[in-house]
Amino acid sequence: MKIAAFANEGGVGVETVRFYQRKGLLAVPDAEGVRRYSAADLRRLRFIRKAQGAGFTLEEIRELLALDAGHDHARAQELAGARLVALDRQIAELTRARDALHRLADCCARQASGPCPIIAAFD
Amino acid sequence: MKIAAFANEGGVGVETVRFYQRKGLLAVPDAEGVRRYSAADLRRLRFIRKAQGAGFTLEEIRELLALDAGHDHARAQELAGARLVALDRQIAELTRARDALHRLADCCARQASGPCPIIAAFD
DNA sequence: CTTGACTCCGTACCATGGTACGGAAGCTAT
DNA sequence: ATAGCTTCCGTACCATGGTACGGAGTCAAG
Repeated sequence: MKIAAFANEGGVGVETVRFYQRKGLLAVPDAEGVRRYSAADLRRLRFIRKAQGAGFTLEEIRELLALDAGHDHARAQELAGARLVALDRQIAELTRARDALHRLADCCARQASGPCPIIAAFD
Repeated sequence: MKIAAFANEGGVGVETVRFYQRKGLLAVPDAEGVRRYSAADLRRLRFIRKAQGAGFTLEEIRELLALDAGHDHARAQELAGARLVALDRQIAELTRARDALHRLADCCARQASGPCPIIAAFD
């Protein structure tokens, strides 16, 4: 698997793969000439995307990946726990935001005319 | 209320207030010399922070604020609806991420030693 | 054995959302 | 009226997470 296919399977662009390599998130396969990427590389790339979805920064993901190879369970739990707390808070906040947007949509749907109190909908 | 108190009440820094002014999110109170900020300004500033929490970009917030003064309910509903869909998707994704992190924390808590399959915890 | 597609590599550039700096001018208390 | 804190204003800088570009090398098919 060369870089184009690899990037495509991972749902990113070629430049992004190189970017992750520069940042130390992905290893550069050692080979002279054109590099080949393995299924393990792909799992790693997909993990990066999922961890990003969980709100980890690339820096934190770099640490998680290093931890994955090692045995530092305490540190892994620490990172996971911190993110878990942040995630719960974020989910709660987004849920509140969704409610506010519902109020906004409702108010706009009911009133055919007149000003729309968008700011008030967020109180 | 001068800018320092204003920023403080809004939970941002003075520089951030100026930044929002440059971006057209906050009006620059017209006065010679030192500007004063009103309660309405403060509601606006707080709205900006809440809307940011809802995932709107500053550009979108600028539009929402413009809409608040006007009567374009269709556009307001459109923006709210789009964000609502994105929000629901995001909440679902974060919830999945939380589950993955729970698995990770569990696995690390149970096994006192050995490698920690962090990548697998996200599958 | 050349053409064309892909790769490698370094470097530059981009958007977003700020944060910092430095000089001039304004207020306020002593 | 002068020291000392804010404010004003422009401009520069920052981190994050990419994206683009140009030139040289690699490789497979015709």
